[in-house]
Amino acid sequence: MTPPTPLHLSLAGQAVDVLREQVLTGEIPPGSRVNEVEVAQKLGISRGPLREAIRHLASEGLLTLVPHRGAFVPAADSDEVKALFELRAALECAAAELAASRRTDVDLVRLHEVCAESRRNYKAGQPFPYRLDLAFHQTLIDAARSPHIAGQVKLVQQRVVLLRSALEDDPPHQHASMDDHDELVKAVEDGDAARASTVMRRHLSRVCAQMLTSLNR
Amino acid sequence: MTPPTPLHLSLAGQAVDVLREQVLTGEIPPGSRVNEVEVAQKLGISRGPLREAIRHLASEGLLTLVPHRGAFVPAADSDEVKALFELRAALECAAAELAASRRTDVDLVRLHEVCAESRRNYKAGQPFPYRLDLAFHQTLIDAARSPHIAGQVKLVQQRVVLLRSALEDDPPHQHASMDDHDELVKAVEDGDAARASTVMRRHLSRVCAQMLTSLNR
DNA sequence: AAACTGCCAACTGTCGACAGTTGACAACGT
DNA sequence: ACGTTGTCAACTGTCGACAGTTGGCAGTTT
Repeated sequence: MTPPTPLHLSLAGQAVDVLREQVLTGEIPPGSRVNEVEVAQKLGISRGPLREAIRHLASEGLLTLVPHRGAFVPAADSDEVKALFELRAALECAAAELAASRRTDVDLVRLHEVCAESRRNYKAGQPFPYRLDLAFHQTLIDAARSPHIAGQVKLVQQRVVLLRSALEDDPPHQHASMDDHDELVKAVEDGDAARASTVMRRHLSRVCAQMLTSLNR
Repeated sequence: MTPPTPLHLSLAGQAVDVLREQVLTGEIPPGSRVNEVEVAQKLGISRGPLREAIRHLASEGLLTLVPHRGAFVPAADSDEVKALFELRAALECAAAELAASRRTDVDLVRLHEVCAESRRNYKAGQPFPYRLDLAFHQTLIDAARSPHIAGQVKLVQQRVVLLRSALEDDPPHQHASMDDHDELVKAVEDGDAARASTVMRRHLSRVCAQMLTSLNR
């Protein structure tokens, strides 16, 4: 009962999902190499579809290709983090502006809900899960209703997750982030595009700084 | 004298260059389909490398993949243009801001040179070649010294070129564009990030509007 | 002992062939 | 005449095998 199974998703597509997961969770650690024959056997597919999956992930920035040498998981680097956050700021500030002028009531409900859940979680003594941070930004970006910007932001956030994979969080930073989120929602609710952009920029530069200090240790 | 030639660029890499050129110049017209066996034979390579090239161009947005149906050159669409320019504005406004604070004297010389060449060309009765417009934006982006933003901008501009491929230019719009460019250079020269961003936004919304009117005809 | 040279295994790049799916055309039934 | 169903060619998805390149290791030389 294992037909070539192109029934709903190609083997290459499945391989992309599995590999992405393994790279983002650190199961394949940064700096390590991806052996085509080895991984292909482990996934039970041939090298063709796997190569396509590898190239696809490389185009997303989750793998780095070296001719005749293979694919590597890019390692965290200080300059890389800065450059990445410049791109992220450009995209998310624009998204925040658009969200402020296009958000619907449903968007606001969703944003408030995510913030509320974060607070509940925090007061319960739990650490602020990165999952909720991601959910907040995703919700905000969807409220901007700009498919191309949304797509790019998701790719960048993925790369941030990759760099984050071996980083710990400290509570004060988490608290500051939640405050930023609340302030962002307020600006979006008021339709204040300029303020939304400003707050987002401050928020991201704070997060970036935290990642940098957490990296040099 | 035709070894597999991985000497300097893989077959897939060469195929990417050739295909990109053919798509951007309209040699492969929008809406048309890319037949793998046909193109592979025409390029004298097998389907493997060609598939990689196709997937790569698809990741750049120059081709659209449909499962079990093949790759298509995306056709120009009004909503697509708007969404694309929202992304472009987000990126290039940020780049303009960064350029205003990071530009070197060499950057300024280059920018002035491109503007001057545009003026000369225009006064000589020649139409404002899109080549010079692209050169200006590229120069400005390089002055921002943000590799990730630069990379994304180049991809977006490529897609704009694709949509532009079947569009004509009108002189008044060309004149306005050159004025915008001059104003941008001035703002960057003064290190006025806010103004650079504002001018860029106005410039891009003008170009976008021109493309939209030129499209509905 | 250190450096250089030649060989070798491992892996990527490429190819040709097979299997499965899709859209279209033709034949059939209503 | 129109809609339905069965068949078929064309094309994509996938596989296994071969060729070329790379980095490392052993052997040799100074």
